[in-house]
This record gives sequence, C-alpha cells and structure tokens, in this order.
Amino acid sequence: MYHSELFQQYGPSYGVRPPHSLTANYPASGGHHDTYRYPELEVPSQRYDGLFSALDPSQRILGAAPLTPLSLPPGPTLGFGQPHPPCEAPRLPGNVKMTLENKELWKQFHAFGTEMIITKSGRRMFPQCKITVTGLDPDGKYLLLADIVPVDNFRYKWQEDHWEESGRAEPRLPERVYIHPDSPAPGSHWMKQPISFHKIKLTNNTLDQMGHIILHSMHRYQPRFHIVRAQDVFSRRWGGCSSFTFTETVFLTVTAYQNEKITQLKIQTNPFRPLYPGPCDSTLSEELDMGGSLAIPLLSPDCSFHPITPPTPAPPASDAPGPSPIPSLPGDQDQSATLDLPQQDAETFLETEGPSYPEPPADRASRLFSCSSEPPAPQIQMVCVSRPVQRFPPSFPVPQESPQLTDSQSDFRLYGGDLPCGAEYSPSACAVTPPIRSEDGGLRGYPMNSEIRFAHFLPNAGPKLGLQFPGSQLQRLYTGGGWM
DNA sequence: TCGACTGACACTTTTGAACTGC
DNA sequence: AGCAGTTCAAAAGTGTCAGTCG
Repeated sequence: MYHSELFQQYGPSYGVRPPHSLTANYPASGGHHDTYRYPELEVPSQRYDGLFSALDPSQRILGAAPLTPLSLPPGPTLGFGQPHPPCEAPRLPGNVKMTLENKELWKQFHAFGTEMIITKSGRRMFPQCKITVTGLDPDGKYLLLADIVPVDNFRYKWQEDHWEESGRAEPRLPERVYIHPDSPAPGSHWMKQPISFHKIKLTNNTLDQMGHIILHSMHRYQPRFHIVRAQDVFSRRWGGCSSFTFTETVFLTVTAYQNEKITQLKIQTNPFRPLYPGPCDSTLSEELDMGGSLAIPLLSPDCSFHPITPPTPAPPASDAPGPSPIPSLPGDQDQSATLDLPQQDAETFLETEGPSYPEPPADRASRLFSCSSEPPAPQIQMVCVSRPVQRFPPSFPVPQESPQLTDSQSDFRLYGGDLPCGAEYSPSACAVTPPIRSEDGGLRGYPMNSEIRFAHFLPNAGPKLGLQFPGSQLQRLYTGGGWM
C-alpha cells in the first residue's frame, strides 16, 4: 500500500504533519502545508517527526489534548539525546527481530557511500529495502511501515572523490510513511518470507501529490522500519510497536550520481541490467541472498525505550561535532575501471577504508532499545465532544481547505442523511459504525449519525481530499477514546 | 563560472489484457 | 464455461547526457 491506494483519496495533504501546537505563523487555511517549515524542527530538542498518533498516550486517554498527527520515533540525530515526552505506549516483545535481507549488497554500496537518485516524478530505491521479521505472534495482526529520516543536520557536496559537508541541512520536509501493501497481516504472513519495500519512491518534489517520500537532495538519510501490532490501519489501540534501522542503509540523495563507483555498482547490480538476476522482491522466488543483518531497534519516544548504550546528549546542531573526517577513496584507483565486486568484501573495505562519506558518531548509529509490553486491555469506545460540534457543508468536496480541518482531530459524525458507497471514495479509506449492508452482505453505505474515522496513521490534519459525501454532512467529533 | 537540477532519450523489465488451448 | 499458459503491447523502470538555472 504505497500510499497510492490511500493517498489518492487523501490528496496532497497526506503525510503532511502540522506542528503539534500550531504556531502563530502556521498557515491557518488555504493550500496544503507541504512547504510549511516547522520552526520546531529547526531545534533538535523539538521534533514532530513521529508517525502515529496512536502511540501518543495522550490520545489514548479520554479528554486528552488534541491528537498529535504523528509520533514515530525521531530520526537518529535530530532530537538525539533530548528528553522525549513520557510515554506508556505498548511495545512489542523483545524477541521481535528484524534482519536486512540484502545486507551484503547494501554493504557494497555503503562502502562507497550509497547514493540514491531522487527525481521529481519519484525514483525507486536501489538497493531495495528488504527485510525479514521473526518473533511475531503468528496469529496477531501487524502493520509494517517504513519511513526515511535525516541522519544529520548537514548538507553535503561531492568534492572530487569524496563527500564533504556543505553547510547546514535544509529544513525538514513533511515526512511520509510507506505502508507495506500487505498490511495488516498476521505475524505468520510477515515471517514466512522476506518483506520487500521495493515500491518506495523518493522524490525531491516538495509539492508531490503521489505520496512519494519527499527528501532533500544532497542530504543523508536512513530508512526506518516499523512493526505495529494493530487490527487494521484505522486502529488507535495498538498492541505494540518496534522500530528498526540498519546502518548499511544510510544513503545520500542526489539528482545525478556523483561517485563513479556508485554508478558502476548500480549498473552492475541493477535489476534492469542482464548481468544480474531479478529485483529483490519478497514476492519473487529469485532472490539475491546477500546475507542478513540484525537490525537495531530504534529508540522510540513512544515506547519508553531504554537505550542499552546510553546516548550522550547532543549539543545544538550548530555546535555539534562534525562527523568523522571524510576518508577519501584511494587515489590510485581507476574510477572508470569495472568494479570487481565479489573480490572485495564490503565489510573488509569498510574496515580499512571506511565509507566515502562521514559516519555518524557511533552512539548515534548503534542505539539499542528494548521495547516490550503486553497489549493493552481493550478499551470501551467512548466519544467525547470537547467543544461545539463543527458542521461542514452538505457536500464535502475536493478540495475543501477548511481551516477547521487542519487541526488534529480525526473523527466525524455523519448526519443529515445516509452515505451511500459511491465511486467518490473508497469504503476502505474510512470506517464507520455500523455500516449498512445489502441483503447480499455487501457494503451498501453508512447510515446517518454514523461515526466515521479515517486511517489513523494518516495525518488527521488537512481535508480528506478525494472523499466526498454528497447529500450528507460531516460533524467532527473530538474523541480521546480508543477505537477498535 | 560552476554545481545542481531537469527533461528527453534509449534501452530493459514489468505488467496486464487478449488470446489460445485444454 | 472455466482455468491455465502464452503472447505482446503498454507502462514503468533504469542510467546517460545535454541544456537550464540560480
């Protein structure tokens, strides 16, 4: 499920997360917020790059503050060492493990400094993100997600044969999450074969409306993978979550390859070239067994994590010690020569040469956190209208940029008429209690006074572009209770 | 002037509809 | 009629490169 299925229905506001508390200069209305720069994100100590409001305990408590759009773990660097909001969110048991399937391939790229092309229309990643998961409850339902976060606060430039810092990073962009299309699926499904995130696309188009992951060029990023125990993507009550990263998957975004070695490596290993078997896809039998790598469970501000290696507080970005000196590639290497990949183990190369771009401090790259808990007790659905009900026009057309919709509330009550299932929206994009069913059992629509909720991982902010409710009206509710 | 970016290009792989045969 | 396998065109993917832009 790239967002393509869901995103198409939610429009460009998908993945856009306004700040937790709207600042004075936050655009109150008009347009989406892709280009909005979060002042909080400029300060390492305050980040709202998390993903799931469901992880925010405040949202699981009646009468809590308005929903925070997202609260996945922070990036490896930003907010590093800073106090995180206390959280009692459930965690997955500690025996949940994730390994990187094509680790050796990633290592080969990492040895030279992985570069990922980003384009306006979106470019897939190569190497692809392919993982295996163990330790899940075979019968429990899980969501698998991925996002990509900045590794540091620097912008880079290619200097002859190596990467070096070139000033401070651009302000962070709205983060988007890739939901694996199999989500939700039982643990047995996730564990039976490698899971491929090959459909992730990267773009530098800040106005992207395709749901691709928006990144800055010439910046370093790292993919993160999240396992969430939940019945469906609408669930607010989660049975736990764990996040993982792999140090080999750090990459630099470029609009054109800078390092000739990376170019050659891509050519040699690219699935579009006859030299190599098919793409790394969990659904394909032809797989490149590049060895596995145990993931590093991520520090999660929402998991009451306990870093095994206590991180040292990070100074402000401007004062932060720069990454380690940039090792240059051997000068006598003929960069135009064909790379003899199998003859040099990437790990060996890394040990002797190091990657061609600065490595983050070890404590940033190797945090390990425990995240274990039992699923919370079922919650009784409760609806609490915390303020006067807001009513929307009879039709809720696209694109209605209502400022009232830009806050973080997500639940709506349908009134004024039944809502039939039409082509304008997909019933799968929202849920309602109870649905109207046809005699044959098919979903026919939603009755008046139904309460509609949207996929909770989606940004609650912004209008639900693509959703239309002709003949009906939506009444937004504030609810702090859990849905399930 | 230079580095970063864009779009067009040639080429390959993937996908899905149409067709065929059992 | 239904299913499985094959074929083929379109779509989507790749890296390259010349031109544009700030």
